[in-house]
Amino acid sequence: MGAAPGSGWEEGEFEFKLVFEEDPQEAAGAAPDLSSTHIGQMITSPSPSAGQRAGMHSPPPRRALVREFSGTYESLPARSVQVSESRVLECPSIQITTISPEDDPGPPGGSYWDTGGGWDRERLYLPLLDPFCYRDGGMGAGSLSPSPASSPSSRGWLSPASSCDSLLVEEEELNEATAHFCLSPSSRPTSPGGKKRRNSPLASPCTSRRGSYSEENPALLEVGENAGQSQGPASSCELSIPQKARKTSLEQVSSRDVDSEQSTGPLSEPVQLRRDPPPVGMDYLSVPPALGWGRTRASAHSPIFRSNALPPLDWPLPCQFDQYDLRIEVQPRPHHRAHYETEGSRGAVKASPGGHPVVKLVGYTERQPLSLQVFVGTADDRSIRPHPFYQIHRVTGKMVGTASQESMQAGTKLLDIPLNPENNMTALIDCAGILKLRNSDIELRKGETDVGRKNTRVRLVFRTHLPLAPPIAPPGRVLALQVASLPIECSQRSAQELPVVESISLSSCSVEGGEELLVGGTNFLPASKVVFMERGSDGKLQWEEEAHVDRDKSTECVLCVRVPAYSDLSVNQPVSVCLYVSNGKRKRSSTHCFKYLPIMFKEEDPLLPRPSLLPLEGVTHCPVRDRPLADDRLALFQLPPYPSEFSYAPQGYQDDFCPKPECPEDGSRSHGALNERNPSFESLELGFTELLPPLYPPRGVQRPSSPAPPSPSPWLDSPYLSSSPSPSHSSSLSPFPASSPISTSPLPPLPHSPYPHCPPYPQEMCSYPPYEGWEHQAPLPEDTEEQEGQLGFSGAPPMHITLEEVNEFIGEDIRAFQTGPHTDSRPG
DNA sequence: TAGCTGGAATGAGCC
DNA sequence: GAGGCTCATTCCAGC
Repeated sequence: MGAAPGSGWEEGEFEFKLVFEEDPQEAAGAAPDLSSTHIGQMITSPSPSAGQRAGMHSPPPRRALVREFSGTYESLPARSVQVSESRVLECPSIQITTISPEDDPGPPGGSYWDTGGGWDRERLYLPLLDPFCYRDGGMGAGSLSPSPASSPSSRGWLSPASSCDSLLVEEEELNEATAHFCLSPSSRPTSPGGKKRRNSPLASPCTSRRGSYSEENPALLEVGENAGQSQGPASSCELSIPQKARKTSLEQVSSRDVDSEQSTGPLSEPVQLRRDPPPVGMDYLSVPPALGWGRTRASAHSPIFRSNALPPLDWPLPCQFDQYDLRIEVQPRPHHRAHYETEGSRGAVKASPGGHPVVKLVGYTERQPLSLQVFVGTADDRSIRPHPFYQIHRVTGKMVGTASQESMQAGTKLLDIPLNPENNMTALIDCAGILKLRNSDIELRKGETDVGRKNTRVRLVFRTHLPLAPPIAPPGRVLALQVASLPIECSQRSAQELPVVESISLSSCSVEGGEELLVGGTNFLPASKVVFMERGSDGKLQWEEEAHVDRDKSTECVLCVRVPAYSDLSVNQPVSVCLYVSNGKRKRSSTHCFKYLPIMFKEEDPLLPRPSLLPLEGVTHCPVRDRPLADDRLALFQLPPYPSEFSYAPQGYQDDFCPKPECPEDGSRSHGALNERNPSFESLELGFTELLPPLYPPRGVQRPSSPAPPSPSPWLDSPYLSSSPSPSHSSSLSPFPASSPISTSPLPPLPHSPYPHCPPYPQEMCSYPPYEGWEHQAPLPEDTEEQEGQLGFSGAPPMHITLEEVNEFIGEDIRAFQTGPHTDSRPG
């Protein structure tokens, strides 16, 4: 037992097995109960003693009975583990134990163990207390505020955050958790003294001059106190027993997901504590497994969940459902300098016209206040998820008029802000700052795949949970809506130096080029270049061409360029490329989509955009709903106006040009944000309508081109049944229980798509009425760095493709395959 | 006095 | 390997 000096500890790795390997007798002697111990509780429940350091408040698990091990671990009293010659850590001991429903009586009347045919052995039930505070595992569970300005506040509204539900984790994840427990004391390499290589996950083991809050504030490690405060009413925490266990089969459950799941819904009824015996053992009504991470996810998940099984934070959710509509009335500024733990607060995120962002829930007529959750999400091309390097920060002070409550959910800090009917369900977000976590800390996290360097763009994500009542949904259901802001640049320097493209006057033109294109934005220099480029499906640069800039017509806010001709004039399909503004090496704007049209289309389709100059002023419309086709197309060509730096319309700027599912009704839409607008039941048929057929028939717009013949098993035919989970959230996206036919059935091979970023969407998967023509979502480049802030799922609905186009693509691909392995439909 | 804000120093890593 | 540059992080000062 014990780690050899430097074996792991020095490199930020402390293997779980090192903790487990111990004297079985010792473990046995300390084992109080093998059958019913909920290790998670034992992991996180110990009250931290004063002076305990981050991650040391709760002992990591150890293997209890090696010789009798049969998938069983048990929480054991803390013990000392020598991790080096000079360091001895007090680590917890846990025992993973298989608990059958017979072993555990469950809650009163409890059916929460009932996951449909018995729950999966080999799994652990953990309480919701999250060991990954700030995601670096250094902080203890619970939801205590690392913010120096934070303080508990009363909660007069319903908040789903931070309940004390149980967790279901894999052993592997437990290992990870344990590793984090043990890692935390040394996981504070700092900069500038201890920077890591850009491509190395290992940070220098230097010590911060000031440390971090997680180190300096042992109170932050206290468990449960704030969690109890912040949780919704009548959470299972009061029972101190696992409320539920999400049964999964093929998947794992990530900490984020798990924790989200623990969140209690806004319902306060005691019935919420109990789980209705799920007929198929499902907590989620309709959740398609994720597409490949890094790909655009097809659509938001169903926003309706059980009240005790709210969606994880990394699940895409619509911002509108039925009459309910969560919208950002006032967008935050595109730049906010986040503060480090070592700094004082840099204040709340502000809105560009002054003031602060405003979020409103439309369509809610009940008198019961709700809670609006705010967290910091990513702003890259992938679906929005909690940003690993940033956390929301509760700002307090005399200038802050909005009450808020901090909580933790799967390592992500949330702010709960009341949505009161008295305020017309409008919340002024004047209490939300952004905290920057040190890259080295986060990158040390096991399983963290993102790199912090230059990953400085975030979004504010707002989420609320509405209790639904029949006939909208069965009792006990909660509607989860989410809306994300436009990207916010959080670095100090970038906003001052990097060019920002806010609008372009043209989204497409003939492959011959030559059209005049106005690029609006900020930080343009006389030497700024506009570069068109194309990347292949492998992410490699295939073509790059610099556009000629008319300096006479260009200003610091507008670049007037000529669209260069495409490399291949004989293409017979639209070609999506990217353009960006470069102020020099490493000073590039985010990329924006541009489409080259085949010559054959140039004069055939009257609906095709005219390549004449369009004014930069305008409103970006939602291309997916209730819009005349021509309007939509025209609307796609432009971005909202931003006449001056950080001065933009309430709707904010659209960082990514490609069409996004913003809403067109008014200018207050948070276009550009990840708004799965108006999914309706149509778009939620990713299982939802299959599971709730008679009572909740699909409604909304009939898909014009997708009659959607009934399929006895549409899921099994769905390309969304990807078996490749997120690399960083390997378990978050397949919450189906073993009893679910989805999870137990072999997944069909994914239909091959000739467009790597445009999976072939079958009829059932078309969320929005597709519009014809070529203005559907363009394929996205692979290169994530280049497409930083580019669309993807976070930026654009990948559903803008008609069935005919899908068939066309597939057909062409098949033909291409038949004629030759590399007979591209786009010669050249 | 605490919090907010802007600027800049520092140092590691990259080119 | 040196030097310049970029970037992340920290510190300082003014309001």
